Amino acid sequence: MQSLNKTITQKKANLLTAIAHPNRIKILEELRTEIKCNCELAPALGLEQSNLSRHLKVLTQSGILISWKDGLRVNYKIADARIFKILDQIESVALRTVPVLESEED
Amino acid sequence: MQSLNKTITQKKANLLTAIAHPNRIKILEELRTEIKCNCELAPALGLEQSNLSRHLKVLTQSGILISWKDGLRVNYKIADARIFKILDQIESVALRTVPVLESEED
DNA sequence: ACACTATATGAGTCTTCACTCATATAGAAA
DNA sequence: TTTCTATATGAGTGAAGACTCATATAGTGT
Repeated sequence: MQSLNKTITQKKANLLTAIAHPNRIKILEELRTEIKCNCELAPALGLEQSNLSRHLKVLTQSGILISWKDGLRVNYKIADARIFKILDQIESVALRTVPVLESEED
Repeated sequence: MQSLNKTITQKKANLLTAIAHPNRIKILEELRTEIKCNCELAPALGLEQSNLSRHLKVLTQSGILISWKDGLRVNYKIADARIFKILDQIESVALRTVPVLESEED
């Protein structure tokens, strides 16, 4: 039960870690309504190709995205739309939460 | 609009980063129904005092926890209960998402 | 004042992450 | 087969994160 809880906690942390990067959040927003490939995402997000490729790998390996080849391209889509409930929830919290000011931090 | 979007995306990433650690998720679960201090959380989570103190600092500085002194102790409580909607959502995704197998990763 | 308890933090180590450049691979099209 | 396009990845760098030990700080009680 402790080890089970540990496992699910670790899974939650892994999923959150996969989402917790500005570029990856932007990728998910780009894919909210459309299927896109690396070559469409790169210019849309202003990311270097290899960097984008690695971010997409993080999201795919964590199970958040699904990818498949289409000729030269690799397309990506959202595996589970509930990921957007999380993003929308976090946004509503982000808009209201008042973090401690820099000057009070240390 | 781009810079505004950038800011909110960064805020979302910062919040997610603050939550995205097993020990911090456990801390939040400990505080789901009760106010607790460092000295109560340390044994409950089996964390070294200084380590726990730093995790609590991350959560407090991101605005997820609120802390106040009570004699020698420092108490912590959840700033915004909506954080649990996020944790519960992520759990439901974590329970169903099938990540890519290790052997397929590389 | 002195000892005791709770918390915070400096310093050091080790690991992981984000990014870039260069190169490899794979498929398309000529 | 040669060339072009799209993607992946090795290698290197610099930054950030998690953790620990030792010590500092702050409040309690004697």
